Amino acid sequence: MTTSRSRKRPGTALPKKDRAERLGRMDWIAAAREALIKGGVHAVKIDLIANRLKITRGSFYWHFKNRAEVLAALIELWESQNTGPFEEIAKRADIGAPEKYLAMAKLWLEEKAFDWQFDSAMRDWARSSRAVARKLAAIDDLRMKLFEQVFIEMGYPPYEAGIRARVTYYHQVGYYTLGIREDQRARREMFPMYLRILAGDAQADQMTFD
Amino acid sequence: MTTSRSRKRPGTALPKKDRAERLGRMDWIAAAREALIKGGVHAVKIDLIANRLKITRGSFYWHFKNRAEVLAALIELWESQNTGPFEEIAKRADIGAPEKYLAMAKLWLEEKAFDWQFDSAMRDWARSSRAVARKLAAIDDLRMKLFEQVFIEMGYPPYEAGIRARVTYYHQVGYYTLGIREDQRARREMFPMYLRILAGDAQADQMTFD
DNA sequence: TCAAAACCATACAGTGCTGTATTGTATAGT
DNA sequence: ACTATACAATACAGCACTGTATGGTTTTGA
Repeated sequence: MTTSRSRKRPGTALPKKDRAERLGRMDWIAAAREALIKGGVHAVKIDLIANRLKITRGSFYWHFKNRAEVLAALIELWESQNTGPFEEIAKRADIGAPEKYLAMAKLWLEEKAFDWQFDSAMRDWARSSRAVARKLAAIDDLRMKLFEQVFIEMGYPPYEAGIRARVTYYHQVGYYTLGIREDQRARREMFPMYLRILAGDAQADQMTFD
Repeated sequence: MTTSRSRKRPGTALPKKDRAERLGRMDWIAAAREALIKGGVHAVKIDLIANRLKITRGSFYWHFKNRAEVLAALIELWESQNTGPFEEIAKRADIGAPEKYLAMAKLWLEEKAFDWQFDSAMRDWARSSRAVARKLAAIDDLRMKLFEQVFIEMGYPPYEAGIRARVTYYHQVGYYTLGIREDQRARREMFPMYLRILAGDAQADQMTFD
């Protein structure tokens, strides 16, 4: 070993990656989201994500200052995605309360506008981060208030409305937490019965299914 | 620095720890449980726990082969603690179905025999461990079947009984997941209303509170 | 009382992950 | 063609944590 000078120096390597394959900040955020959903915050490790993206950490530190920055980006992403749909339904003036409830419940049933896995991952995260916990609590509170309002519009006395809102919301969060993945057909079949129990028979009768 | 020979050798230190302060395997498991509850599996780090116990990792590796062994012990502990209470109530022959339901709901309300924080921590863990997820799913299933049976005993048709059991269970899991800590007084006040919604008015009327 | 068993402290080797520094390559705009 | 910009690769320093080796201390009990 003649004082081996042949050590590779930084940058001396692989040309590679023509335009199309290069990544943007969003690719990293998306991959981080995957990781978060799959294994919790602690699984959001930049070198593992880099491996997954088949790229090195050099790229990451170009797009982000540090790990904390992606995590912040994830929170932002979640807030902007999973808050709106409920509010929009609650605001509608063209339909009655039972229909609103139905529409909100369908957000869950259909899982299109609402990404429950992301939601669950945030809940997970909240267990170890005060900041996230606070944001989450605020949003849960908001969503429950929306349901409460709908129950009030249905004619339930305020106290009962509050509790029905809780039952509805807790129930759905629990469902996601358990991570039950039953087939869509079975779920749709059970759906009306859930509505009868959660919203009451009289109200459920006024909901029109498609 | 005269070739400083004064390097401490292993074992050359602190007498300390008279009987009472020495720890057993159980102390480690208990501390690990705390850590698990507070920050998830990834927070179960033996040197942090050691610091907390004001002892060194030497002790740990005396009691356990490695980290995996405490984790296994935690699973075992949880299984032996949080499974039984529900089954015992369900088996009772001296009370009717509504009373059984009440008793089971009270397990949750009073949080004595049932340690929900431990339960939630396991759910958390399950997200990153297939093995834990399986055990958890099995236990959730079991508990829901117990509720289903109670609803059947109440006279509900099997299909509705199944769904009511789900609503009850999901609801409670959701409640814990949200980590809501309202004062006991408010909870007790709302309790009857919850029962009316979850078990139905007719059944709730047959429950006697103390 | 003295030897074995139980328990604890320290050092050390090793690994996984973060963050920084530095240099290379591809593309757009001039 | 030249340069700025955007991106990527490599190396390196450093910390947090695991696991092992080893030698010490305390307790038990024959």
